[in-house]
Amino acid sequence: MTERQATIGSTTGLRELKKQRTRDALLRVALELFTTQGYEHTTVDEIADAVEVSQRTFFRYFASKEEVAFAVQEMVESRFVAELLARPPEEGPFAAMRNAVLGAWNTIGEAIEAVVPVELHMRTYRMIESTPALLAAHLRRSTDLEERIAGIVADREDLDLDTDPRPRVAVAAFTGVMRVAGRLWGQGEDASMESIRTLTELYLDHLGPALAAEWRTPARTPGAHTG
Amino acid sequence: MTERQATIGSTTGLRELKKQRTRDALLRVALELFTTQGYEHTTVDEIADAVEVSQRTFFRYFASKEEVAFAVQEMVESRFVAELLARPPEEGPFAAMRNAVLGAWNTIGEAIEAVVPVELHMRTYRMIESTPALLAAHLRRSTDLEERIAGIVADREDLDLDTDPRPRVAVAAFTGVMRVAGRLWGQGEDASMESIRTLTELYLDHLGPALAAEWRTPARTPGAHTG
DNA sequence: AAGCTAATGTCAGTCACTGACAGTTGACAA
DNA sequence: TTGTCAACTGTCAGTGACTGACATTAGCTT
Repeated sequence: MTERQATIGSTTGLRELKKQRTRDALLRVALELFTTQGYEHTTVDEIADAVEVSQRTFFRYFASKEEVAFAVQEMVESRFVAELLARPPEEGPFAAMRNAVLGAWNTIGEAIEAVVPVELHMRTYRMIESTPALLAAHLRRSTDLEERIAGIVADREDLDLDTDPRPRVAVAAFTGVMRVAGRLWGQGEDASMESIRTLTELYLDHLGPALAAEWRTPARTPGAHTG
Repeated sequence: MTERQATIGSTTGLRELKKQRTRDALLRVALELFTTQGYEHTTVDEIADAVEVSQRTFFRYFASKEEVAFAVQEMVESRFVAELLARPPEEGPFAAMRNAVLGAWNTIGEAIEAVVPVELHMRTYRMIESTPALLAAHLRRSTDLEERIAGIVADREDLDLDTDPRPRVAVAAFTGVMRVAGRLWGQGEDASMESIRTLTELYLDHLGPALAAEWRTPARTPGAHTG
């Protein structure tokens, strides 16, 4: 056990390169098959066969058939979380979240394109929303992410998530807007990263003013409004 | 194919009675096993064996293992929808929803108890929230129900669901409150129907004022507030 | 080149779920 | 009562997702 690099993947060996290739191939083929034949009408064997690996190998890369469908989402989300953690503490929670998404969109484009065409990702997005099993998974993942973001926001503002409802409320509003923007992007024609960025910005700007008010002060009693 | 009664189940024959018994037994046993051993550690065979029917028969009563877990929820929800449809049109959307739940809680108690002990239903509720696969299903079901309610509300108020966001917003707020009440009930000690009714009422009364304002008037432009 | 080990393949097995077909049993009429 | 029909149920075989165990292959290291 010699020295290892801590950064994401790749110790630059041939091994890691092949692994990357296999994973990418599985992902691309899976999404392609899902979006053309439908998720339920695509078997894991089909995917594995197309990439010429065993089914067992597929499950070594992805814990489940479901997980492949969300692989790109996962990339985007973790990028967002990283950006959020990096925002300067002076920023209010809403500004931080807003800048984190926009920052994420700036850099994630190439990362996605390196793995799958953005257009394929958009088709995948549509498929997720129209496949009950995947929609369920999507909703669960969303609440998980919300909880994670709420925790980060609470940390930033030094609030207690258990007693102060404001982090969760703000995050819920924020992710709600994000979901609307995402859905609109999926329904639209423009598959570019530009368009999703623009949409996000537009929608978030509608929400901002309502949340800008007094933070870092004790919560009001229930029923009192801050807007 | 002779004359049939259109009402729920039971043509009072021995046949229907046996069917009811089998279904109830499967449901009760399933929930009991789920809540004691955990959902994933319970196989359909176990359930079927305990009731002394074949696995195939289980699947004739319930489309999936998942469906059993939500059988009681299903009862409550359809009861709520029925009550909502029966509310007089003079009531505003919020009042109608509120009265529908409270009305539903008044009558659903016995219906539940006739099938499973309320206490078992409460344990089931907790289990659903703590089992990822079931939580996902729960969220999806919730959004389905929300959509259904939004449609009813839009109808009542003669609004277009596609262009007017208010029905969905109101329903989202309403179901959000309901979810909080439900979760609290699940976490609490008191497994009675009384307590869920009281909780519901308490929480809804906090929300009411904010939604009481001018309905049946054209929607404002985005950004304008009504509170 | 030899040895270590990560990556992969193979195989057997579990579990959810389904279609097909056969046996059983209430319901209803003669 | 008895016979017939239709509804229930059981059995069986098969598919597909997923897992553990073990053998095999192929980079990496010295």
